[in-house]
Amino acid sequence: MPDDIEQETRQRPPTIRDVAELAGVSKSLVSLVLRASPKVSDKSRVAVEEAIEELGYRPSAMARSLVNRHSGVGGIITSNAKDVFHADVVDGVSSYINEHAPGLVPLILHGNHEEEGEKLASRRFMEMRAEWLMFMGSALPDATLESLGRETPTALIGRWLESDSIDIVVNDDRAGAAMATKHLLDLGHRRIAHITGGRGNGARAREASFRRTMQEAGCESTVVEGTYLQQGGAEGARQLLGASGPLPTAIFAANDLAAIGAIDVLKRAGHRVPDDVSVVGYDDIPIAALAPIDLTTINQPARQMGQTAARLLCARRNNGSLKGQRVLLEPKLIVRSTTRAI
Amino acid sequence: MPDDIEQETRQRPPTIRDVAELAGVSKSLVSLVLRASPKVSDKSRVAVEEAIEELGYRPSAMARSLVNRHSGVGGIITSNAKDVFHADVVDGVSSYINEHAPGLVPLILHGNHEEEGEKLASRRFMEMRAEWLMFMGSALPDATLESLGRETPTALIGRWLESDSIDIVVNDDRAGAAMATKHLLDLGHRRIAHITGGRGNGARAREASFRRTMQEAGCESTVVEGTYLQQGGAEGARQLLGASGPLPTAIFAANDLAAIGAIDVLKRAGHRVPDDVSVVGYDDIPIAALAPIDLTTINQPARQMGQTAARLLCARRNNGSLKGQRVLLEPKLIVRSTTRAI
DNA sequence: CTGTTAGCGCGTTCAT
DNA sequence: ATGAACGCGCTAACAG
Repeated sequence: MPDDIEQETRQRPPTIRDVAELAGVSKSLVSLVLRASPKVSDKSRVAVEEAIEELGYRPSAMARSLVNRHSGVGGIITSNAKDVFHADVVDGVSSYINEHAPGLVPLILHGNHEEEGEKLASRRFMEMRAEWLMFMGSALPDATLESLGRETPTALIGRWLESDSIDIVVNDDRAGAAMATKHLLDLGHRRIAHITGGRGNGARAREASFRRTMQEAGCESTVVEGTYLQQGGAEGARQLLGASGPLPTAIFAANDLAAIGAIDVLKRAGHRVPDDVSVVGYDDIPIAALAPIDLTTINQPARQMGQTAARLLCARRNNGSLKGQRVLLEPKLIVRSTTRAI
Repeated sequence: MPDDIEQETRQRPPTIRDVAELAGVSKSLVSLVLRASPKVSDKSRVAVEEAIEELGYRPSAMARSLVNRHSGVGGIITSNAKDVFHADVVDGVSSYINEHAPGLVPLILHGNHEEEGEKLASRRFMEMRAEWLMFMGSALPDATLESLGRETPTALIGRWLESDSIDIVVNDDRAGAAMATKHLLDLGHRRIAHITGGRGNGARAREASFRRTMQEAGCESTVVEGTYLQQGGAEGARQLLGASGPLPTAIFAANDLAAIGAIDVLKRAGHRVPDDVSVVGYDDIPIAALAPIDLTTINQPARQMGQTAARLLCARRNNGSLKGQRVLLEPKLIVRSTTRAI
């Protein structure tokens, strides 16, 4: 029965011994061929290569790592798989690794936006003996991240943390939020509201910087709670619409998604943007540049952040240093058409 | 020097022997405790647990897999990390696995949109002895995917392939494209253009179905090349604007991103959507529903596709079957405000 | 210079 | 509750 035969084709994968036997040599010799050793005769090499081809042999990464004493994998943990920003950061990580540590495998595990998910992911990576951990944002408590940092080189992207056991790569949220706020102030706005990013990474820093900048300008701050999601921005806008007193003339939303959600609600309520209300976002995600949105925002250098984190981690892996570094990258104001002078 | 001491805290990770020694028992006993065996005295159990805690011991997944003869990992390969649709599919995969195969680790590797990257990713997963491979779209040639399917259970999502060695989960691109085209025809449009998705997965099927539906309605098809990206849609729209003869009254873009790019170009050129031109997309990505976009489109059940693929793969893993199945999921027309009757 | 033997790394399992 | 053997590929030492 052909079915049975086929079944057998997917038996246990062939081992180095099978190859050695078929090629009529010892397994040591096969190993030498695999690692392209120059001290193998052409005849043996060909015999081994043919055997490998015929059996469809693949070396076992597990067995190899066990003896090499290094896994050759790095662990990337995302707190929010759907965040386009994270995808860009990962891109930066890959590009750096491809160029500077091509043997390393940058594996990704999703934390599914929950503390429990990230904890599980980090445990799995530690059990795989990942050579480093990289968190794309994180819902984990500071202490957990720190203790991970004491076990293995760890980097945290997009969230600030007072610790010298891990590498931190963030954009300067304070500077960015100040830029956004000053932009609105410069345009003549005085009644400016901020929709926060809730417990999102960097959200509190953005809020604090907004308050401070407003205070320095002698303006009162209106702040409503939101999240880093569209719904959060929409909810924040609804709070502003529902409040007594006049609507603010400008809104600084904690990120682009929230800004888009807020604009949506404002428009549905009959307010024009930017004619009635100016709106600034944060992140400069790809869709922010699209004509129907064309959002004024703060650009975070996502790819560069990924490359930087990868560089720090690779450096620590090479020199065995435990000290984490903190890198603050400068965001940029991108003026588009959702803000105007009054 | 405190630095030296700290350095040493990150020495080689402790092994099961270290634990056994510290607890004053054999490593076999430690193994039993780890796997919660009932036949361990409380005294020993506590001693072992304390030793584990003190040393910060983590079992080695590699060593365990080597003897268990299964890796406990599944390999997910994405062709395009930035595709939000893929993120939803992965979400579906995770949710299925969490519920039905909680021991399995769904690792992700990005193919970086290139054949070479996917090939490398699949090789790495095979060397890790991943128990299955799941491709989120793919730039790999049919033959390569098929031969992978003969090595290990493999699923392909979002791309059709004539092969019974792998599982295929796609939305019905033909049905979806026909829905989109018929929607425009029903609205009274006759001069309808299609912007293709280039070599993107399913793009040719959408194009073919568009042509056929138009033909059946006795209309001539206008087709311009694009891609699945905003730039591709923009480029397609520019081709339409630059062509001699009247502009079509409706455009069916190969996916939402392309539709958004096309709308962008149309608006910048002074055309209103949907007043002058109706536009339909495909995919129903999250931003399509936002007020400033509010795109009429075809919904692909992304999460469901992920769950289905995970289910097929887990089933094959359990019963050892080699036969791949093909599942065609039904897309839905979502009417929003970028289309109107003429 | 080419190829082999023996033993290692880490956790599991089985007979004792 | 334990020692020995095992799984798979690598490597040091050794032999032809």
